[in-house]
Amino acid sequence: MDIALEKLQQQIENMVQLTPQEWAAFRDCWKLLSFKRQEYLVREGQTERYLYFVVEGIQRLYFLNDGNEICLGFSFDHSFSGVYDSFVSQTPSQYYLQAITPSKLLALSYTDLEQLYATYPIFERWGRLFNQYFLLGRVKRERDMMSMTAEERYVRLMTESPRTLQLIPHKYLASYLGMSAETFSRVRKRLSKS
Amino acid sequence: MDIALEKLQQQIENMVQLTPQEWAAFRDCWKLLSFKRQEYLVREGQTERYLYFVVEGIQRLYFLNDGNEICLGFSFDHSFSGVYDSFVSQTPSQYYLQAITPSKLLALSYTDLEQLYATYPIFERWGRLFNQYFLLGRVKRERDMMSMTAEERYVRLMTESPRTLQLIPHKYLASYLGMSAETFSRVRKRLSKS
DNA sequence: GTTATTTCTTGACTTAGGTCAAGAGTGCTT
DNA sequence: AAGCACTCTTGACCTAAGTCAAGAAATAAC
Repeated sequence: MDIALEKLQQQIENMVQLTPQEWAAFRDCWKLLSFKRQEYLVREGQTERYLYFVVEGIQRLYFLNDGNEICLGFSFDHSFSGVYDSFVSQTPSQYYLQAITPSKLLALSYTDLEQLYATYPIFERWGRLFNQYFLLGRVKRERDMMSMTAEERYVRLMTESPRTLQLIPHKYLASYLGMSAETFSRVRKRLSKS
Repeated sequence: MDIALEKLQQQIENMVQLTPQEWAAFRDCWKLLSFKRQEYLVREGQTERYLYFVVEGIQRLYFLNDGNEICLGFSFDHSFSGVYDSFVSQTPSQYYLQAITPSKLLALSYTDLEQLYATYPIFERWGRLFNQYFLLGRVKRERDMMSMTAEERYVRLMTESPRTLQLIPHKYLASYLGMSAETFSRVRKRLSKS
């Protein structure tokens, strides 16, 4: 967990320069939570209370559409996690956030973050840049989903994030890439032959 | 244009409370730009210099994919506009922003906005909330695009934003909704009969 | 107001990807 | 280590939506 805190500090200071006091205040807001395999961090209808930073384990974000699960993303390692739209708007989540493997995550509550914003202006800047970073990712994904075929999206994932391909069960990846599990399997077969 | 400035002020103060001095500093950064029909505000490869607030006219944001134009959004009236990802990251745009009709827009340059951020902390908060607002819109759209059929997306646009349906040429709307112009036409026909 | 250009519609045909169903691996569990 | 439950693969078939092409309707330009 000390390593995780270091990684967290790196990520923050990548965006803003904190004084030791500011960092201490920030660090002290995070608490460690543990989840079992298959356990839910947030269910549909619940309001997300935390922003997470993954210490260990893998999580997936998905929603239900006519009984089908559609994945929107995955988190692991030293990345942020959470149902972020529910978190920032403090409205009920339309998504499920589930631990795929046993997980430990650092968690920052909404009220603590509001407190940081109110106390140290530097965190407003961090929040702006964090939202911006998040936004750029979504814009990129939107473009990919609107312009690429299923096979092209698979190839992109394979080249840009081979780690995800390796860590995440295929049935989840398929829906993340906007295709059925069968199509996912066929795409892989087609590519392995050529 | 005075009305536009009032609308701009309303939008800002919807998110943060400004002192008269802060508002004056903010207001003075915006300049009025005019564009003819079909004129480009930004082309692919250019870096977006401004965040815009539409005074009048209609604009569309699109990109080219194998020679096909795919629309990502439209702006009109008193909404914000711009190639926002290029603007915030100050990297070359992958998108075109074009005036569909003759347009007048208030424009805030990147350097002026940076100056505001540096001078008045309140604008960091505004920037955070602005990015957040933007992000929530993209997350919603991503969900819609991944879970709805072409017809369902059309119905959603019709009910949530009839104004867009009325103002924007169908061929642009079709690509915005992720379908061909022909499918768009057929969906409308099908719905008009039932 | 009359051309000239776009935009929109419609029909015929194609295709990427989905669905259903049945087997083959894989790996938890006791 | 045997059994059970997932996950992945494969085949057969289906369907939503795309493409191509040709008119009709609407706008823009002169």
